[in-house]
Amino acid sequence: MSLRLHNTLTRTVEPFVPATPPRVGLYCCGPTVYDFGHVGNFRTFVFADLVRRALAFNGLVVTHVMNVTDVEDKILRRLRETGQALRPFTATYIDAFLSDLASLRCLRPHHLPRATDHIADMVRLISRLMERGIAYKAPDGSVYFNIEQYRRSERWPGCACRYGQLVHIDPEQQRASGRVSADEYDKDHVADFALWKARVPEDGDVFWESPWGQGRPGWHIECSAMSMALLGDSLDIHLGGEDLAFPHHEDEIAQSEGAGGLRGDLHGKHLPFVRHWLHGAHLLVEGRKMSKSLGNYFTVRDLLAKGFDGREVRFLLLSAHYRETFNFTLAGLEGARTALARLDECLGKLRERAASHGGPAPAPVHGLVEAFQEALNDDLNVSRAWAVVFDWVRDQNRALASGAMDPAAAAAELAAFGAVDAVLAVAPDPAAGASVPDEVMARAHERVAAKKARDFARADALRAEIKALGWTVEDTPAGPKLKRA
RNA sequence: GGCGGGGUAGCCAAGUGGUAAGGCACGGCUCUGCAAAAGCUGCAUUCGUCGGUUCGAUUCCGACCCUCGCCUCCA
Repeated sequence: MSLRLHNTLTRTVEPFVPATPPRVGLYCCGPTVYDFGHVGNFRTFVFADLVRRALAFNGLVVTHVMNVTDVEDKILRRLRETGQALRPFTATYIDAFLSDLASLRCLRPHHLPRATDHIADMVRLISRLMERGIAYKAPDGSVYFNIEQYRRSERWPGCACRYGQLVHIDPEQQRASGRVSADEYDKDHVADFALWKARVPEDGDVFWESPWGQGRPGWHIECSAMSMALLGDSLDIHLGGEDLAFPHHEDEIAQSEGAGGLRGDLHGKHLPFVRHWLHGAHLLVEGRKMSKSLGNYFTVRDLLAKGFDGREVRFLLLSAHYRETFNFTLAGLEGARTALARLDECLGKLRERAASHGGPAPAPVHGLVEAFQEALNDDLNVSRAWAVVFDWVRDQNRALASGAMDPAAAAAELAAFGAVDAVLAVAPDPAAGASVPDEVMARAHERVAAKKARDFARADALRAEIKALGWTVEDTPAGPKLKRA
């Protein structure tokens, strides 16, 4: 079965076919770097990583782009509060973000463009919109996108000129939200959004020159400019959190298709800005919407500080389908630990059994890989994929226990798991637990001797000492095994 | 008010017009000097409520209840 993915544009699960196979351009809305990312943010980034790995698993060659928003209201506010300069401030959080991403075993995107490195691209895009008469400079000096004009525009290649493609919105039906009052703005219509924000005193020295005066780019224009600069005018896949569908992504479509072929390479085809939109659902933490006041607000580093491993967090985040709200809990994280330990145990036994296999690397066994792929390709049904993996674990354990597993078979099963783990990325780190401290090892040896002498009191005392050193002993038929507690 | 998700065992969570995956927790067993760990194994006559369609519905349709999200810069 080939890969099928839900498309927000059509609201159906449809086959995913790149414009120019096997190459795939994947764009993902990245972080705004003013703070450490929380588990909710990282659910989306792990989801993006899953999409990327699933594409690669299906033989596609992915170019993964994730933007970094490093100029924005909240950032400017933090600069004012802390007196720091933009670059050093954002660099801190970009580093933290990359480190968190790595701890969750997410592959690093091939490109991580920063907004402040692409101001020229944004200015060019806005100029194009001005030329086409679908953007205007307001009395406050800012430039806005004119949604009414856009909807009335002549169609040009690649432009549906339709506002409300992702969320079915009838502009006439919208009531003014309490958050925004129309008369605070100089724009013609409340729905019009800023492309370029005129410099105001609070911005300090954060501003750029533009044909419309000093200022900074609006948020939406960032993704349009950077995605097209790196991936061309029509992207295969664009993804982000569900909250971004409107207005952020809707505005991106309007700007990008409105600018229509910024670089003139639409190949004469009427390609949309994005062919496949993917949106990940949010998560709840301990059954509630995450909030600092409820005490259920966790950054990735908070979880690591509680002693959880990045792969445990990854496992939990990947345990539910991406379009479902997921309830992330600490108990779930404990469960993830137990489940992974069982997987680790099975893999460890397979490795032991495979160790004496000397021949050429065996081909992966197909049962696991094919069943896994079928689940994965069904709109990334990870829950089903895990069921496949754990069924496999039980089967391996049975075969191992009954002695029906020969070294070549074990090696082949391990190869199969390796293929699957190229997507899941939860296999134990081979380096972890490799070196047992001498003091622990010495006590383990002494305990073996004590047991042999049937001095069980001494043996139990040694076990307690080993435990105090942070290790546990397990007696197996092949002798004692040491594990980190 | 508009738009859109959900309600499946103690918890998390798949799924199908034909009689409920998987994980965690829990019980039993094996192993063990005892443990621990591990393994095996058991664990929803039932899928929010009430109607309807059907030989048959958790799955389709309708109504209702509950819950969550978005509605202009929140992943």
